[in-house]
Amino acid sequence: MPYTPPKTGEQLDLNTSKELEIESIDFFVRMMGILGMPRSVGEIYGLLYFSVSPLPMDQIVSRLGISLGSASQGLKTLRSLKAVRTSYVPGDRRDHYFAETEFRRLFSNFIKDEIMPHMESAKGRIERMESSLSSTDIETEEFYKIRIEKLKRLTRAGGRLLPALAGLLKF
Amino acid sequence: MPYTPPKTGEQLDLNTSKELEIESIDFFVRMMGILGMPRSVGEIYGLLYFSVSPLPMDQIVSRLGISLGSASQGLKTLRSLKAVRTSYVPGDRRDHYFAETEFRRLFSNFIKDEIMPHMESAKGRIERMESSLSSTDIETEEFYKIRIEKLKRLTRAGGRLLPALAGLLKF
DNA sequence: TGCTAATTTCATTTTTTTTTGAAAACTTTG
DNA sequence: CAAAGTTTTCAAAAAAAAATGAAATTAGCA
Repeated sequence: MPYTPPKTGEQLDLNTSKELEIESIDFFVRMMGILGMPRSVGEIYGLLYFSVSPLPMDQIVSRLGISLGSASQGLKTLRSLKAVRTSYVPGDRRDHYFAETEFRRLFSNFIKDEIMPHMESAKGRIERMESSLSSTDIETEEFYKIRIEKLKRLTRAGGRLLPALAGLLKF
Repeated sequence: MPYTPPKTGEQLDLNTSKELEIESIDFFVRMMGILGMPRSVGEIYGLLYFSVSPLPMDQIVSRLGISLGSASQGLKTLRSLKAVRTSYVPGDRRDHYFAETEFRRLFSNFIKDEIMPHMESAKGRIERMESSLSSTDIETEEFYKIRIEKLKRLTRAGGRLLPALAGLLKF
C-alpha cells in the first residue's frame, strides 16, 4: 500500500465556510487595527483562526490575495507575538501555520513587547524633567512639581496595571 | 487707575521652563502615539500640561510651529476627549486652553469614545458568524462553535474590563 | 448691523506606513 | 553538491494618515 501523506488545508479545499472566513478576517483586521497592527496581520490571523488545518504560507498568500512579502512579514510579526505557531506536516517541507487562540497570552505578549518598552523610556524622561527643574519662582516650581508627580504616578500605575491586565482576562 | 487685564501666557513669556516643555511634549507625543493619536495632538497636550497659564490657539500655533489647521483639529480632538478645557479671560475674545490632568477621566473617555464602539460592532459580527454556521461535517461544526464561543468570551470580557479599567487607575 | 478677530473646514501637499515583487539566502533532498 | 522549493529581505510603488493654508464660517464687539 503506497504512502499517502495526510491531507492538508490546500487539498481539503472546503477548509472553512466562506462566510465565516470573511467575518473572521473582518473581525481581526479591526481588532488588530485597534492595537495598531497593519491590515495584513489581521487578515492572516483571521484566516488562520477559523482554519481547521494549519496552512502553509503560499496558501495564505493565494487565499488572501496578498504578496509573499506581506505574508512573510505578517507571519514574522504574529510569530513574535506568539499569536501563531507552526506545525510539522510529514512529507511537506513548508511550514504550516495555525492560530494560537489563548487571547490571554496574546495580550500579555502584546503588552510586554509593544507597551512596556515605552513605559520604561517614560521613566527616564521623567527623571530628566526633575533634573531640569529650577525655577526662579517658588510658586511656579510647586506647580511643576505637582505635575511631575502626577506623571510619576501615572507611569507607576501603568507599569503595574498593564501587565496585570492580561491576568484579569479570566473568561 | 486704568484697567489692566490679567497676564496671559503670551505676555508672561517665561511661561514654562524650556527643557521641561520639551520633555513634556516628547512624553505626550509618545503616550498619545500608543493610543493611536497623531503627533500634533500629543504636542498640544504636552505643551499645555506644563503651562502655568491657559494658552490661546495662536500661541499654541506659534510655540509649536504647527499650522492653524492642525491646532484646530488637535484641540477639537482633545476637547472631545475632555483632555483640555477652555477658560475665559476677561478682555480677550480668544479661547484659552488648559490641560485636564485627571488621567483617570481621560482614559475613561478614550475607552468610551475610541474602543467601545468597536466592541459593539464586534457583537454584530459574531452574530453573523453564528447564523452562517452550517457545516456538513459535525466535527468541523464543533470546531467552529468553539472558536466562536471564544470570541464571544473575549468581547464580553473586553466590554466589562475596559470600562472598569479607568476606575482601577487609583493613583 | 456691520466690521474684524478668531476659529473651523477642507482640498491639496507632505509625510509616514504598508504592500509589492524580484533578488538573495536558506534548506532539503535526490 | 547541484537543483528545486521555500522563505526572507529590501528597494521601489502604492496607499493611508497627517499637516498645511487659504477660503468660509462663526462669534464678539462697537
